[in-house]
Amino acid sequence: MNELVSQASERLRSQGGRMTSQRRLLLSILDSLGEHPTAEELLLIARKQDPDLNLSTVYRTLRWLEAENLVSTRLFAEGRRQERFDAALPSEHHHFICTRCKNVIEFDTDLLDEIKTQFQDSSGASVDTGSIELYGLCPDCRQRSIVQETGMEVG
Amino acid sequence: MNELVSQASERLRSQGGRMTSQRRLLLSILDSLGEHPTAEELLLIARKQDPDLNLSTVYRTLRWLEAENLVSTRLFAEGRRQERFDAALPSEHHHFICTRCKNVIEFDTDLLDEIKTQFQDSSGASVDTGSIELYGLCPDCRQRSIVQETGMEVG
DNA sequence: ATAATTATTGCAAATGATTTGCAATAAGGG
DNA sequence: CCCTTATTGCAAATCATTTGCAATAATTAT
Repeated sequence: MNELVSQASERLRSQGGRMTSQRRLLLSILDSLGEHPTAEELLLIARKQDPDLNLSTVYRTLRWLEAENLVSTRLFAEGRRQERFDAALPSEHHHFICTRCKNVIEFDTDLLDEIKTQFQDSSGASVDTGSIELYGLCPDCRQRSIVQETGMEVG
Repeated sequence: MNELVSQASERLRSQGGRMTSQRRLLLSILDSLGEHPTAEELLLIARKQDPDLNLSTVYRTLRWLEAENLVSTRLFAEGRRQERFDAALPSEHHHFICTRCKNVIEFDTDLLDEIKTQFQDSSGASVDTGSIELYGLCPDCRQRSIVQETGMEVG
């Protein structure tokens, strides 16, 4: 049994909730998927195993996970207003979004802490969390765009 | 005539567009407003001067400004999926969002450049833009929450 | 095990934010 | 001042997500 499923089971038990087959399926997909699916994408994947699964169930499960802090929700500026769900556990991590192919690369930095401190000190606010989004061309798209524009390979 | 209005007029001229009273009104509000209004909020403000102004016009104007890079669009994670429009010109700036009162404070940092470089070097991607969002309690709400929980004033 | 209790599901209809088609209106050039 | 056509207002459409409700299925007590 994977991390998310057992975490969730525990919480469900403690609050009189029930571990259903739908939840187990969604959780195991979320846990193993190295991506940030939308609710719809998650549904499509899950339906390969449970064709009757409903989109409302997907949303309800994701919202519950969100409330339990087991997934976080992001609205990358993709022109779309669709939410993406990130099952990565508490560790703070950030996202690079390729403006060409929309792929997301996660990254880490310890500089955010400095930024938090900087802002706290200058403003008097208290900062809990923060996130960074970078936009640009991923290595592949960058390569392609250089080849296209110059006919040359990247070194 | 303010900055945004003249910038926009120029662009309109060069592309055969027309400067209408509706656009002029919206632009002047956006230019002077030190906030990040939603389309609806902007409409409400604008209707004080032009009660017949329509929400579609507001959206169409904002989308055009967005395409011209004269405003940027943000989806702060407020539980709401409503867009907020930021007329601040190109200079990169970031946002702190108070999780209690939802107020937004803008801030600046030169550390983002380091983060960009860090990521570019380690990934091979090329980064154009980036934005940071911090969440926490603004000075006022922080003060109130401390008073409420301890009965004590903040030093 | 079995039945009773009630959390959860699937479906359909509702909601909230934004977009679009279209006929009427109004900028701006001639 | 007229003409062309970009832009507007309105209503209806769309997209993403949420909600009400009767049917179903996990758990709990029997």
